[in-house]
Amino acid sequence: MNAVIDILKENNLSITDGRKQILSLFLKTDGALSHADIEKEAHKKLDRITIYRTLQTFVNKGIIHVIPTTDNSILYALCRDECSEGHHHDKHVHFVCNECHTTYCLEQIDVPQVSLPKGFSEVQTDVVVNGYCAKCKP
Amino acid sequence: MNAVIDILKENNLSITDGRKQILSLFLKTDGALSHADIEKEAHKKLDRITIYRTLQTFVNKGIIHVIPTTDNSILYALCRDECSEGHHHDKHVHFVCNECHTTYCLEQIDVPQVSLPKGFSEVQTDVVVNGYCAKCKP
DNA sequence: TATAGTATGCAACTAAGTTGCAAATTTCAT
DNA sequence: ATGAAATTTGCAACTTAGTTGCATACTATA
Repeated sequence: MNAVIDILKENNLSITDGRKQILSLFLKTDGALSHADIEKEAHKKLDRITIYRTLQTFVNKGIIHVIPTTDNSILYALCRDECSEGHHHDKHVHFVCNECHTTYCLEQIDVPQVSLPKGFSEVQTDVVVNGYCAKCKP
Repeated sequence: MNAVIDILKENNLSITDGRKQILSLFLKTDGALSHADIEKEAHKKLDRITIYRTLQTFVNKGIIHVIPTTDNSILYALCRDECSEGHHHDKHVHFVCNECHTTYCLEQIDVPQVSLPKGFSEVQTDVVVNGYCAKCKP
């Protein structure tokens, strides 16, 4: 729980109940979380608007990042060290299971360099793999 | 325009005005299209519900595919040859410009193989690169 | 501990997407 | 070419997601 407070302090955020709850949810969750997940799992009920704003704040500060998905949902996951306010220079690999829909952040896997056409410059590369996770292997 | 009709026929879809309009939009557009783009650009006005259903049909048939994005938008782009009904085995590279927000399908660029943890199997890999396109190079 | 600055929660609103159903269009067999 | 069957469309009404303004409550700091 101290980790939560440390992270908030490092980012010049005031320590509020909602932020503590949401951030600790991320810390104890391996995969990614949607807005709906957070709304469900936050035990001291949080207003959904507070959740929207808190997630937005965390994204701006580089504490969490948004994962692109092919369905309409927005998923959030903790950023690792290299993220800083306003910019995400990580190269993330995310795995979404087609069966159980759990999303895994595979931070340990290298994202291969993509060579772009002339004149194009890269800021961030996201890799989203769809398939079946170990639990749902068909 | 014959290409449009051929594609519809190949996929056992009846030839309707809306489908022709939407499909020819995709054929003459290099990048990806959102639902809103289509609603704007379809000259003979189409009901937004028809657009939803047509896009859904095209995705099911493997004519177009969904591109994952980090903002909340859903983007669609034409599929290349290997797509078939219900399954997309392509490995797509998509480039989204942070400035003009145009989305390019970089079909000519190879998607590197991602090695997954034990027990995980891959069905589709999407690569989304954010950055600046040739026109907006900073 | 008082106060200035933030964050929260409510209400009301906008936007996005879905479903059921009747009318219109397309297909296909004659 | 024509009529019946099947499919698609458009409307209405609904659900869900996300945003904004503002008064209240909370947090940080002197």
